[in-house]
Amino acid sequence: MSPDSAFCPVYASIDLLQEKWTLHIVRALLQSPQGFNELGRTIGANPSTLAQRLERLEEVGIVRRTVHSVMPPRTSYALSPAGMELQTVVDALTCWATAHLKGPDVTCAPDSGSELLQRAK
Amino acid sequence: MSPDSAFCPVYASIDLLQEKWTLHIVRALLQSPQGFNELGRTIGANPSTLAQRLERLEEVGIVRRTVHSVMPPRTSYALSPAGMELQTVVDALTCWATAHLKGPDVTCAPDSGSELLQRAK
DNA sequence: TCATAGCACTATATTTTGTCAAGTGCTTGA
DNA sequence: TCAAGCACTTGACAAAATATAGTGCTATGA
Repeated sequence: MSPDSAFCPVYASIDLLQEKWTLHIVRALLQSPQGFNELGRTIGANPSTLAQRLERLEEVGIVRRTVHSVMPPRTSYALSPAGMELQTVVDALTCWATAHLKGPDVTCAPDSGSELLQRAK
Repeated sequence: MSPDSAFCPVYASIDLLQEKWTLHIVRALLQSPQGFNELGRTIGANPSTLAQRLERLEEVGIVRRTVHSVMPPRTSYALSPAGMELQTVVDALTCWATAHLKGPDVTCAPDSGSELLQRAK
């Protein structure tokens, strides 16, 4: 029917978001913009990978990097409008996770989408 | 405030779903149950990794494995009810992907959640 | 005043993950 | 009868992620 090599945006988006730390980054930035080290601490990622991911996410237009000052280094990473729209994905995930990976009594109102951001070491 | 080692189900679910092929598997099985090789061909995964993922997904109760016959081997993989509920996540992703990774005119009705399943080699 | 801690990263080496190719034992369709 | 398919496994290899250390600089606090 359709040509075998058809480009599927959903397949592509999965390939993008399944890279390690990517979804964690999005979720963290959905809460608030952050600096590099701060973000690393929030999600628990190592600097090398974090740098790669942020570069990629900036390329595809999900993340926006703002340099406030070069020498006392001060940079902040925030989501672009397109990145913000991933809120719906994170919300759905949050809903599913609280329902299936924990106590079964959470009702999952589709409003905030983020109360917890701790990681389990 | 909260203890540092608090378990966060959302963090855990991201860690689960970011493993390579996992979301592809879920998306494929959301369309229809499939056999092992069939599934591998659908998403483009290699058998070794596919086997690992399916084992893991069965453990956590997302996928259900049914053996129809042992010796002409015939097995099928399907989503459990919990796995089915990931439809919302895939829908959100589909919506975002069609809006941001392709033509910008798709309106994204939250009904089917899956029209395309081709992969781009 | 002066060491200390923090910032945004990078470099290198090592470990962890994922992939490729081949092979298993059996059956069904040509 | 014989190639092709099924559900996987194994083992060697490549790619990705990690830890650790270090860069050059400054603002803070003792």
